[in-house]
Amino acid sequence: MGRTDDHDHPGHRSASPGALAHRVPDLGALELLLAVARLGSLGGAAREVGITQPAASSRIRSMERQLGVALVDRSPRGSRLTDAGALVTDWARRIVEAAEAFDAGAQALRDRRDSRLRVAASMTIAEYLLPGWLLALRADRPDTAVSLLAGNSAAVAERLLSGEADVGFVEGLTVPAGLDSAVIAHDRLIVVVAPSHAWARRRRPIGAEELAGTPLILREKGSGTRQVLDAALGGLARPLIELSSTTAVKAAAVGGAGPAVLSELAVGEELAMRRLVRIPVDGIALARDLRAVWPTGHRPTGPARDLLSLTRG
Amino acid sequence: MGRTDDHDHPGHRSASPGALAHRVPDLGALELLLAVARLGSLGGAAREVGITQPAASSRIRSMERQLGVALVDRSPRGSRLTDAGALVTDWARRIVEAAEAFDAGAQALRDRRDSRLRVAASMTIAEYLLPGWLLALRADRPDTAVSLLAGNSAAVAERLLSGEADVGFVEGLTVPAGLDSAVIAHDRLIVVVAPSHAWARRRRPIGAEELAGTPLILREKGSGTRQVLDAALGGLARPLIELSSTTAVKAAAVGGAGPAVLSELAVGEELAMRRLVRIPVDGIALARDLRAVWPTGHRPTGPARDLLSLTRG
DNA sequence: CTCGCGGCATAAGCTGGGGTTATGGGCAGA
DNA sequence: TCTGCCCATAACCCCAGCTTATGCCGCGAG
Repeated sequence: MGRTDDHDHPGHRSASPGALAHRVPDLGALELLLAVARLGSLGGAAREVGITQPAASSRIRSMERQLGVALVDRSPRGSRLTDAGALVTDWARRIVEAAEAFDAGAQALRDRRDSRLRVAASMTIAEYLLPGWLLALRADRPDTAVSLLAGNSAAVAERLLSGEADVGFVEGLTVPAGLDSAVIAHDRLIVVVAPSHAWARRRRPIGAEELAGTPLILREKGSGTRQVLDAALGGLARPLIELSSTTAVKAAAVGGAGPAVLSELAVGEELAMRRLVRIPVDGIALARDLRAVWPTGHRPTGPARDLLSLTRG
Repeated sequence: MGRTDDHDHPGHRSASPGALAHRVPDLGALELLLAVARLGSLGGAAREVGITQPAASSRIRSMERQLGVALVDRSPRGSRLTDAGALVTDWARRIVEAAEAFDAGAQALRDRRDSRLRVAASMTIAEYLLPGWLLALRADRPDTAVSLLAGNSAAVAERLLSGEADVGFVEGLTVPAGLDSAVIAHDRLIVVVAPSHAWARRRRPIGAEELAGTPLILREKGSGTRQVLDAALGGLARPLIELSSTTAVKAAAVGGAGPAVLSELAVGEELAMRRLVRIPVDGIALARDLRAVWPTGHRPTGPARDLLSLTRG
């Protein structure tokens, strides 16, 4: 209940009810702002994003009104960013970058049929790595249409063997039968804690037994990362809580609930920001290879090879 | 209508003309999608974001049309995400997170006057760290209004000493006179190369002389990171190119132009994705402390103390 | 068996943000 | 002084997205 008067529920909702979209300019406006920053002119930016100068002018102005901050200094000779504008632009860039990754991924998800490069990938890789690769591929070979299918190792193998995919990516301890592979990266599981946790201040690495004896924030049994951890510890991992998404585990760890075990890929940013601290672990192998795979003998060619050369460098 | 000729410019524009906003759903739609994922129901999600059920239904449907992918499986008993939908949702979450950081920052930029906590911070900190802190603070103390002023160390000191700011953050080798400080984090400058670069495969760390002798991608002389590097090398850094923004340096490095020197904060994600590889450096100190500062004797209290406890943990 | 309820879809109508053309005014350099 | 680049304002238009009003479906309770 409690609807029908959803006029504004004054503040019993903790923080931002979810009106995020009303407080953050939309992508078009942010792109425009980046263009203004780069070109130093509203009109020029307008041309670049394909609208007219008055539209750009109005758009920027309404963005300033929305944020309550002057973003650009107009002059008859051009427009430069305010100090605050520069900061806002930097923040905006991160949104736009995330949107570009989204776009690259979504486009691959859509194409399906007539694409020149069909990729099958495991979830972790599809989630964290592929969008970046696709962006890089698009930069090199602008008109390579890519299609993406995400699934577990078995599904990837099946697609490859049935000829429905040109190249696959799996993370796992073993390579499915019938496939050749090349290691393209290493995904380490790492132990992280909030900076407030006692472990953040310890200097010596954690040993395997101590890790096995400590209740941890973990993904649910059966998940890929959990399997690797259990294997490394000999099935001994002791859950403090089990959560069903990487995001939830991250949130719990950041909140200080305890030590968590996560893929390094998932926490790059949190580590850089020191919202999480990595705890070295001694004596057990928490690394798993990320591999490109293809049907035995059918070494990737053409677009697939281009993609691989990006991932390996 | 004004379509003049926006009929579709058949592909002579290299890659993405910039119509990003037309290919990526807007923030409202993405928030709605996250709510659907969390609640398992269109109507429930609608309630959560404060719209009616038909609106949510239509919004999701049009998003599916836009992306060309089915995102949710509807049933008379609720809605669950498709496999593709789960992937899209993960990608969407990153956009929304960036937007939340933007919002937190922008809000602080606006408040100015009547805020209970006035922060002055250097650019690097304001850009990379503060939004995260503000989000955390908002989670803990939902109704603390924060205002932010970004500037160099001198400006931060001035604001503090004139009583216009309650707490400041600076990155630098020295603490401005009249201020007490506490180290809250360490910003390391790191050397990175694209994975394709020869250095990516070397095993031994780089020595100071070799680094000084190699042309590097650098920020322009006078920038904070450049100062630290020059100091560490004794003014010897040899530029391959000088660029005026961290982003440009990153882009050049990712593109393989050569080794770059960057703040660790700026490249967390790129490192995790292996778009850049970190090269260990031997024998020189590229670390600089990030410090919280306040007027001598006026140890932060109230909201300022809350913020500090977040940054130190 | 039949309500009642939660969940989704479709239909019709309204509104406002964002776009367009048209026009005007300032500042610089030829 | 004229010409070019820049920005602002005004008047108009359109569609995306919202709302209210219904209808259909499946399930569990009475």
